[in-house]
Amino acid sequence: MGLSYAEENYLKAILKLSGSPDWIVSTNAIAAQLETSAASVTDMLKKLSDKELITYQRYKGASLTHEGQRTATTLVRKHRLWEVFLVQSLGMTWDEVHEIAEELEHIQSDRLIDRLDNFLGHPKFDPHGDPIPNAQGKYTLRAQVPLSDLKPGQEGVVIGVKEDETSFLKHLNDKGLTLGKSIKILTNDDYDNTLRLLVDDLELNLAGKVARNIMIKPT
Amino acid sequence: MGLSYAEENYLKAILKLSGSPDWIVSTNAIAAQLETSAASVTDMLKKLSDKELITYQRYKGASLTHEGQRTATTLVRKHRLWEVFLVQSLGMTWDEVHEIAEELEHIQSDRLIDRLDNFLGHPKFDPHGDPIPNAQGKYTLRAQVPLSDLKPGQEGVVIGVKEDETSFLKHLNDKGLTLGKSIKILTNDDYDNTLRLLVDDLELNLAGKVARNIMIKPT
DNA sequence: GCTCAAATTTAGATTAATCTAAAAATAATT
DNA sequence: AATTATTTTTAGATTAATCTAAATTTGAGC
Repeated sequence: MGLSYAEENYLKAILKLSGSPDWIVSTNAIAAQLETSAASVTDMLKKLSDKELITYQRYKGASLTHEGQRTATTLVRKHRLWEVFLVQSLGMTWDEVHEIAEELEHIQSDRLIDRLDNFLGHPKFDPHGDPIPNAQGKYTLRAQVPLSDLKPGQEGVVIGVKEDETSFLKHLNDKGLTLGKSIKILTNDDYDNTLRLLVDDLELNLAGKVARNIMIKPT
Repeated sequence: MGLSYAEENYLKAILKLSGSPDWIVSTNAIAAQLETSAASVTDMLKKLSDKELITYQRYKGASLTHEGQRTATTLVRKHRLWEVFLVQSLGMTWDEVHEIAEELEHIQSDRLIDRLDNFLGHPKFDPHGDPIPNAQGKYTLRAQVPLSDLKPGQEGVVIGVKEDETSFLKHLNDKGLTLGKSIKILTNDDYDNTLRLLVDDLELNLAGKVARNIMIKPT
């Protein structure tokens, strides 16, 4: 029952866009997510529906079936386990692993993933702070808030980002704002949408737009 | 300059069939190697020729250009490094890693391969005993002879196999004839094409056909 | 050197994934 | 509710990789 890369990518996109389990996702939303045309999405939705991986109604939208959800979650699991491997074992930086994991997640072998999981010590979170589903598709949610929500005086640790864009991650790296860094809020101004914080005893300015995409575990 | 999986597989096949560097490989030989039709091969040879990865003359055959050779050797390097990882780090058996490495070798990232190589300690040989090209495409040849060539009384170590078929490798595993095992020849009969040897103080019978595919480093 | 068999290439189709442009359905606005 | 705007689907093409069947070239044997 091997799926093509394209089919797998569509399933992942639908999972990502389904906030709650059986959210109905629109054709256009999927097209935007995958940077493709709405017409292509329609074609693929029909195919995935035939394979009973999604339920789909013309002009209405799509949602994952149980089987589709299982498949998509497995892909997320693979993606995040590979990211852990790339960072932890190979010493790559968290801003360069996403694209490689995007390819690695399509490698077909359940046994490989089980062994990789075992080798890595069954990690619960990936280098971006996102939870890794276990072999049964269950995962723990971590208490996390956007940096932008913190008040002056509050402290915490960087545990993830919401954006996957390489350029964004690189930007953070350059600022010294890497995973695991402890931070303390100095000011968080609602008016000019700007935030000052302390990282490694250095003062740093961030735009509200950026701060909204950085996830913090308060301490 | 990203090549498709298909293009990469053709280059690898041509490299495998080119005993010496600029051997000319026939269309049919490639078709047999890749289990595809001769017509498909012709189509692809034209394309690879356009990309200057092979030199190709209608009805005559193909051989790799420098660039094609470099690309194909890189693929072999990736394949073998991944096999080392799967066996050494993940504890998989040498008979199950080939197919997975066949997928992993197509992952695009030079940096990934360099880091993997580093992580594994720059291994010179893969679990089948085949040499791993370095980043410059050079590799050491190991002194090795087919088991079938050994004379009674000779001893050696299993360092590889010539066949990549999973079923064949599984067969050897079942017999206890795994990589690194020390063996000693008892008889090697030219008439009935049968060979008796000692592995772990156990006597074992092998057909000449099988023995010809097992590589030994004499001690 | 001719003939015939084998090897190789061409011709014409097929499948998967994609595109643009046009048509149809749904939703929003007055 | 009628009209307009947005979203989604259909229609028709395109590209990559493949196939089968027919045509062509090569070269081996007489």
